[in-house]
Amino acid sequence: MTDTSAVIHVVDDDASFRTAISRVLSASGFQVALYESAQQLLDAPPAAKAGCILLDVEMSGLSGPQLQDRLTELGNRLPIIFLTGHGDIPTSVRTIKAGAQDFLTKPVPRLQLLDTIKCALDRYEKLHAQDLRADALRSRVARLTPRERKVFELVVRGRLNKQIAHELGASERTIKAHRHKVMEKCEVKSLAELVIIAERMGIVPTSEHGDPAVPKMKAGE
Amino acid sequence: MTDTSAVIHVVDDDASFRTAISRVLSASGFQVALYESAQQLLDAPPAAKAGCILLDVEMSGLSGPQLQDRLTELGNRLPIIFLTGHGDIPTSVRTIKAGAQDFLTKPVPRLQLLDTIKCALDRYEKLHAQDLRADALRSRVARLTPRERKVFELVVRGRLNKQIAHELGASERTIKAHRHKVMEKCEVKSLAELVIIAERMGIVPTSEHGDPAVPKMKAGE
DNA sequence: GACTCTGTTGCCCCTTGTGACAATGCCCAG
DNA sequence: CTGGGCATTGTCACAAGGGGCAACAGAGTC
Repeated sequence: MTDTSAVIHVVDDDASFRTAISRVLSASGFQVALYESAQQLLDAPPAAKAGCILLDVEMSGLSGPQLQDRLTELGNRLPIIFLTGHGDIPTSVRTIKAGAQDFLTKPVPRLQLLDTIKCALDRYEKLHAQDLRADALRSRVARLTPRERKVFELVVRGRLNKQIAHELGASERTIKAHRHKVMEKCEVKSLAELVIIAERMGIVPTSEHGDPAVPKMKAGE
Repeated sequence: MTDTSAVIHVVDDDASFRTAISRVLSASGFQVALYESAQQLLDAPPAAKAGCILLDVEMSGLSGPQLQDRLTELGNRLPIIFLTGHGDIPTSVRTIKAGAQDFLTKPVPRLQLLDTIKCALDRYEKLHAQDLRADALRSRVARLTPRERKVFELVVRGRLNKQIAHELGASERTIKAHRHKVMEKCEVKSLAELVIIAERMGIVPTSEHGDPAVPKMKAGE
């Protein structure tokens, strides 16, 4: 079930190609946005809607890979699919390494294109869901005052109120007050949940001293 | 500074190529292991030493990409660099997506090859260091008895001893005992550190109920 | 100047977690 | 059969966290 609200952004300087692909994509229920140059896409607000980008490699002005780099810098979240008539291996490798969804060569079979787009949209969904969760965390932590934030950081590193009080030059009671606000603003009821937030936001340092009491590892291991 | 203890595993069915590349790599201070087929590498114990794998794409028997898949299944940690005389874009895309370090075409400039190898070795180092940290965590948690493990899981989810006692049908005192052993075996002094271990090992569930109090996000965000 | 937000702090009390000392019962391996 | 590991539980004393009530000070705002 393809998401019919998804927008496929097609960047290609070949007008006839744009027309053709637009027809194919529309017929499959996608919304299509056409751009005849990289700059045109950069100028347009790439709306925060589900979708993906079909990018031609060779274009006058910014090339496809260059546009990809620029978009990455700008924090683009839409998966990029390259479509090229005269691609070479080094370029495909570079773009894929840079996070492109795929690198297809023209003429691309209709089904292959649609399949790839489907994968890209799935990927977008995953990324987007992840972004939403990340934003939810960030927005909570962002509410903390500087002082609370400091307490937050020390708390999730296992410091006792007493130690924090000493490190920040305040009384233990004060730390308790801050700590309470931290728990409240972060919407958690237990220290465990607070630590999880901190860990997922990358706030917790990998090691406390030289000897890593809690070494870092990638998720899912 | 290239790690002279690194072993470059070269898999290629062209004897003259093996000889040539072996010479180049040796001259650069690398140890070289030659294989004339994918099977030969699979049969040999790919020692747990630093290094990387140079893989030809077209080979009789298992092809390069097939060997890559097989190695991945076997938990290979050595970065794979493809070297091919007649590579195509789809293959390069597939292998890179499957995690290959790079995909080079013969004849490959000597410097480019050495550069790529250097990157691969760097990557190996990072992966390896990560593995070591992950193993350290795993070995600690592995020491827990089934009961302790259960308590561990509940503790890092923010449950109170009282609640855990109820959930496991034991007295609070018992939970305290288990909890103590958990902290001891995991070598941590605070709940925070324990939670960090759990989180880095992927033990903590993303959400407690339907409403994710602590949504998941990728590291580094 | 009054009000709000932030940061402080004290006192008090209750709940929780920690740790030491001690003991019982079960099951498995030597 | 016996020692060791594992699960259990108790009591006691103490440390640490949680939260209500109250209050004060400085900064910035309306």
